[in-house]
Amino acid sequence: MPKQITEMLKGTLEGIVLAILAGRAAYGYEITAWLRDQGFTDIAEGTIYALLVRIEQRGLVDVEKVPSEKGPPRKVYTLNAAGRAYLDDFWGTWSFLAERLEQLRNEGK
Amino acid sequence: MPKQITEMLKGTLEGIVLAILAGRAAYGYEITAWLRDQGFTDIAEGTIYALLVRIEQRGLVDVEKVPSEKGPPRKVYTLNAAGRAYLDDFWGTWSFLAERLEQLRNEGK
DNA sequence: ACTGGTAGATAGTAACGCTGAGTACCGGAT
DNA sequence: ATCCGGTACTCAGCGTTACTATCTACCAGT
Repeated sequence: MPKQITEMLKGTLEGIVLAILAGRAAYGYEITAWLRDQGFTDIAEGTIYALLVRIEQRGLVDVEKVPSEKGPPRKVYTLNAAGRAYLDDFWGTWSFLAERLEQLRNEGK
Repeated sequence: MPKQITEMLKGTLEGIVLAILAGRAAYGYEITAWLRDQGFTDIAEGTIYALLVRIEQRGLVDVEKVPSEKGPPRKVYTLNAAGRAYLDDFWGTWSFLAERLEQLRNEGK
């Protein structure tokens, strides 16, 4: 039985990462660690890096390479104007979905 | 730009349909119409029928063919015990995700 | 020299929703 | 009688996304 969270993350994981970047600039490894901390234990590192590449190519974030003291250089991502607009859309879509779901759950008692 | 809702529905649409069936037995065409009524205007008919085939093959629902007065016979789906258990899991996963998202949204103010 | 933590990249796979087309049944309008 | 629209379901092919697994690279401590 495949984990339900895997499919549920499709589309929302992107919003989650953008929401994180809305609060502060961050790099991949850091984001992965933070997500694990929050209970998203199954999220693979590769998933985050691939996602970051995608949102960069869509022009939702700006990137800066910053040397690290303990390892290869970090790619620090910052949400730009297009990213903020996209995040607003995301919250709108999410609200719509969450409201319908909550309604369904209450109907089912 | 592909609609965000399309990706976000992955995983959740299944839960939505199971939640509908938890309230009452229903058939595909009826479910599609209900979803459109609720604002899910972009959900294709084919998507629902494919989803119903999947949950039937996983043994989450029981099926009965019922003749219709105005068209081909309906396939009426009923949630069974396995389906109810799976739906419980779904709500658990959904709650986890919704809580994290709500927290992120509040942090972003 | 080796291990472990830090940091990122990538090829291949599976799941899911969408598109677009098709089949079939029925009633009313032309 | 014929056509059209509403009902009801099916199917092949596609694009997007997350997962798996593996790889490279840098540095500190043992």
